[in-house]
Amino acid sequence: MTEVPYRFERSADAAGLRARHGELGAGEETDDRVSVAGRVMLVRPQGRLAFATLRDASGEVQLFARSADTEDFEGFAKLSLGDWVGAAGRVVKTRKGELSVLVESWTLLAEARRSFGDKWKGVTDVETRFRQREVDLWANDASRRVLLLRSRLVSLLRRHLEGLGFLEVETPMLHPIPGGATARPFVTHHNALDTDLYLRIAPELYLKRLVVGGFDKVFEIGRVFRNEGLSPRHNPEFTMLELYEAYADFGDFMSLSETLVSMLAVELCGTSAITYGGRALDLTPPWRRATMAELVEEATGAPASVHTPVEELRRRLADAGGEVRDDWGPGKLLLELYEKTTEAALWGPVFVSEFPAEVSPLARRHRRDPELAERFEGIVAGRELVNAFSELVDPDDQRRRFEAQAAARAAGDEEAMAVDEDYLRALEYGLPPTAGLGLGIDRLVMLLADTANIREVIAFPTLRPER
RNA sequence: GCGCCUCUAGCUCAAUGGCAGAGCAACGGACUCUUAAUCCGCAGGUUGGGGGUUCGAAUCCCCCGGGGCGCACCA
Repeated sequence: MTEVPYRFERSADAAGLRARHGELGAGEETDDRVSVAGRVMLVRPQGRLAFATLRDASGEVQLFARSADTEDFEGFAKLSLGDWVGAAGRVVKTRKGELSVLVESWTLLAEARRSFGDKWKGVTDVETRFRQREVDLWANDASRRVLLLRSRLVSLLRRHLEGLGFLEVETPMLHPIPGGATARPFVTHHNALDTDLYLRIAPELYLKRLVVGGFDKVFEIGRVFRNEGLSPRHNPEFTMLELYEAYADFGDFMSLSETLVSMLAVELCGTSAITYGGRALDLTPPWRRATMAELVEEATGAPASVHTPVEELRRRLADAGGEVRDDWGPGKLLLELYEKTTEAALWGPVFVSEFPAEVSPLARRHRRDPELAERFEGIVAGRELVNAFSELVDPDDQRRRFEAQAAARAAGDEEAMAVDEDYLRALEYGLPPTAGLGLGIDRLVMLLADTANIREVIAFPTLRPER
């Protein structure tokens, strides 16, 4: 291993140099001495001259070496693609007009022992791209831009929510009872306590306990884990934003979510009228609001609701090619019918509201119809992006809902919830009227980065281990 | 979990039953304004792994493994 320095003092980066000296004329030289560092992307040795393209986190700048001016010119001309170097010299523009650092001294900062692939075609093998993200990021500018956009998005979200008076909090990832969503959990074991714990499938219940505790506007951005299949839209660990606001209801959160998403689109894409997958998508508020019943009627041509006779719902679901189970009530049947006939065709943005209470065990019953919940999903680009509701605050009703879930669980539904006594006790201390919202950060990034695969927006997506 | 497709040099790809190849990278050399520099030279392989059919297999068949897409499940 070649000995390399422990530190290197930089005075400029590529973007800074372009900002400062971009206007130089071809062949013009300055007395501005800078030191830069980065990875060598291309080398063009030419006798007693040599040019190298240096990339740092901010962009690219050319290194220009001359045997007359450059220390160890021969070594410089032999740099390999991928080597990291630090270089110092004056800023000039070559006769051909390329902004360059005319290298006086340089030092190898890391040797690239492995070559990074074809300098023109890069690395396109999907497996390499995701197993060796460091190679992908080096080779593919688009990959770097997507992760950059993700970082900026999360930062903007935090700033915006803090501006609205929300408090960022952290709640446990290890849960004694998986709750807050219906999904199969990952199980782990704590040795000292000799007890199984579950990686959280949602932070929801803990966040509402913080509201009970008096934090009236809270949010958490964090990883949740669901032990389910992988797909272009599903990774076993993904990032959720959940936020809760006391004294607000689900209508307030429709406004909040459309404002939030369109703000992010404007900040990150320059417009709220974006395209996704080649298809136009106008995120400008207000988004369409429609009930599940209305949308199912639109899609199927016949009215359907939680009050439609169960036999008719069963028949229509079966006709649509859906599975029908005997223990499903009208709410579950309507939801299945909606998912089978309606959801896939929605492009959005649209808020689908008035979910059946039967399939919304943590949502408050609708003020006009107790069979419905004050719950909506925000469908954007054909996918569920947001799920929100007026929170169920009544501990007795919550206990009954948990018990119905536990019964479904006992009947074999592995995703149904269990009775969470800690949460019920918290509700007994009093949860004020509260609105809650969950938003999939990965999907939001996919939307604004216009990527079709969730793996593009996760630095290290879950892969089967190599053997 | 099931179905279809796919895996050849470090990277990007050829070779469809008959001698495993090219470009780039790497390595050696020439070149004082290059931009995927150019030019000359050299080297690089258990064709994902194992088995089978065949005179002969990267190519056909079977098993295993990785990956992609679809379905199922879900956000």
